[in-house]
Amino acid sequence: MTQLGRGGGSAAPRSVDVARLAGVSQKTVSRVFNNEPYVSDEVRQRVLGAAEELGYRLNNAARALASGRTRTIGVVTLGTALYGPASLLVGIERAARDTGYTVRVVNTADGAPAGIAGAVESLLDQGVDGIVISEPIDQGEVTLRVDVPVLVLGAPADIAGPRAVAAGVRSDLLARAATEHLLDLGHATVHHLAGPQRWYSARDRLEGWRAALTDRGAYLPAVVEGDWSAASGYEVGRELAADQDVTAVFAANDDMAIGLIRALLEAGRRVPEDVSVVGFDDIPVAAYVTPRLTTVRQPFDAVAKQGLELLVHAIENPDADPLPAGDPPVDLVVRASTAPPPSRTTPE
Amino acid sequence: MTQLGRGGGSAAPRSVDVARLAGVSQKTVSRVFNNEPYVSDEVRQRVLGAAEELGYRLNNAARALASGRTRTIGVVTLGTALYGPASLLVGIERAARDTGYTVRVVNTADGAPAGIAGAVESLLDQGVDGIVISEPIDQGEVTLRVDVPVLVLGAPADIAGPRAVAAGVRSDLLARAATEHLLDLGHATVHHLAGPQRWYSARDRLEGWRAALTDRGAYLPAVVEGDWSAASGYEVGRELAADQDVTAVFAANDDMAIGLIRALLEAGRRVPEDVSVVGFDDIPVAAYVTPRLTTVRQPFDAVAKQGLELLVHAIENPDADPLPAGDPPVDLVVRASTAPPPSRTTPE
DNA sequence: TTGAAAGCGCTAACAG
DNA sequence: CTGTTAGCGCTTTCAA
Repeated sequence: MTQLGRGGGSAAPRSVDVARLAGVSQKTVSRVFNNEPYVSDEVRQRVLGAAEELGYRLNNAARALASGRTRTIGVVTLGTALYGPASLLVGIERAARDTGYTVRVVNTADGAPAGIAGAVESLLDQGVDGIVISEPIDQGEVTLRVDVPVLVLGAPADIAGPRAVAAGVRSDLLARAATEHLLDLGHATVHHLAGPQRWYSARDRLEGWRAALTDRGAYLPAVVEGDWSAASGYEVGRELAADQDVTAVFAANDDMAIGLIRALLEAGRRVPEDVSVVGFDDIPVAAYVTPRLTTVRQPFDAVAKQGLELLVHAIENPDADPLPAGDPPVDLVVRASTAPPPSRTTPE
Repeated sequence: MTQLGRGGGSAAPRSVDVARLAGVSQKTVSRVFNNEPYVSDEVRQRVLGAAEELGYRLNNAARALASGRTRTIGVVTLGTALYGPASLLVGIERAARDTGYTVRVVNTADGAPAGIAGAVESLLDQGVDGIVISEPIDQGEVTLRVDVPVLVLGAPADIAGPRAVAAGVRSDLLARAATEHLLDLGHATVHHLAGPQRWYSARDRLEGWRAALTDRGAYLPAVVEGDWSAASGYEVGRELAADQDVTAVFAANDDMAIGLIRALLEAGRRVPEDVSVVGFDDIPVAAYVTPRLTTVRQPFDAVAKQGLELLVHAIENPDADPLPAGDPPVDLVVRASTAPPPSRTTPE
């Protein structure tokens, strides 16, 4: 008498089964599972009980098909274990979950526009209600044909066409604070070990550094550029190490700062006695390397949380204007890699 | 002439629209988009052209509903930016994409069984064809009610019930290599700064260390335990630093090793002249901290790739036996944090 | 407060 | 090689 579905084995209970067992209509089951009003408590309990008994689980594919919504957010991020992107991803997932969304992830090899476009396409193919692009390279901008809201983290929103919102990391503010810390210590100027300038966030940091220097009327040294890795910080840092005029360096991230410090030490220049170094991010080991690294902490969680609020708002209120993004707090962590410049360490 | 769907605004073309334009049946469109055989090249081109012209995009919710498959893999991972889990996640996503799957991610606060169970439930709710559990805490095992294959990375498969496969990180082999390196250098024994023992992968490393010591008949010192963080390595490392008998330490990850080294230096013990330290992971900054860290590299990409092969095999061949997992290569990276013990540095 | 009917856009099975 | 016919399990009208 067992009437199996034509599929054969699968016996996953559906909402009609629950309805039958609870003695209500299928629509009522749907109401209960969507927390819709106008269901008496008694009926609600009956339905929940029946669902429990059958081990019922709502079929999301069917729901998405019928409703046109997936309650899924797609995230495009860098395919690396770099602390920044990884932290943002964690923050995004948490924030999404808190607002009732789940997260689909696609990595790009290098954050370049073509790869991002491909990743976005694949997300759109899968079906997502919104997209987060985390820390993209924004040069050679591709305008994406997207019909869902897009949140760009770490770049201006205009990279991604209409319905785009941006959450401010405001790296420039943090970079400025880092630079000013060095200036306040008495350094005549501050050199900058920059991130790859194809990245908006790298340019943003550079801008903050430049602004701090300009405001104080300090000399603006040539910029050297790494690729975020400690290895590049080391390579590029050798130039800096060879230049005896360098007494203070602001590195665009902690990894490069660590590589730079190694280059300095190997060149016989002490940190911070001869050269001060400030990093960027406050990676977990920053407090324990030698010397303990002064750095600015990026508020990844706050940024992710706020960004997701904007995105979800845009998803759920298609016509409303995007919410304005607030400025995140500046958190300079002073440790042992910064000190006054050598000339001032021995006052007469 | 514009015939809008009754939805109002949404005008997303469906496969029937493509079919109409191409002058074929809707099923043929379906065939083309599924790369099924038995479609003439001419028709295929016509369909593709029509799809392109309309900007057609296959609706995955409908596909999933009709086929019962999502081509999505759910990943449960730790909600941290720790290098290990983050690297695995990247590797998993890449491997999944290479095999035509996409990835849904849920983070757990701490990898504890209850959180994992919840994450798995939510993945199952969303609909996934398979699940990857990355680096779980496996104590107080929960057996999950799962009807899809589960891949457990960094723990034995039996944590997750039936249809579970495991990919071997074989931390024990790597831990053994790290320990033997120290022994080979002439250290009488090697201390171990372990990871939290609720983690299988931490216990696995401990086993490898213990086995190496036992095989050589070396004295087995008491184990100290951190929580993977550099901060804990520092805290716990102070005990080790105070003990003059300690000449060699194997730390269960690089972050703890870095914290430990700081504790040693602050206690006036030089690394590696007085104490040798080996880490685990080969995080990107390991080569640049002071002293440059000797460590064993974890083959995250290889593990993820192999694990996903097993998982996809299990998904697509429900009845076949799980493939056996091979042993990953051991890659010891000797740098500057290890040296012979003090007594031997000045041979008479 | 509840129910009935009608699809959402696709794939599966079976014909041709 | 191509088409026809049924659903997949929900949500959405609309009616009661």
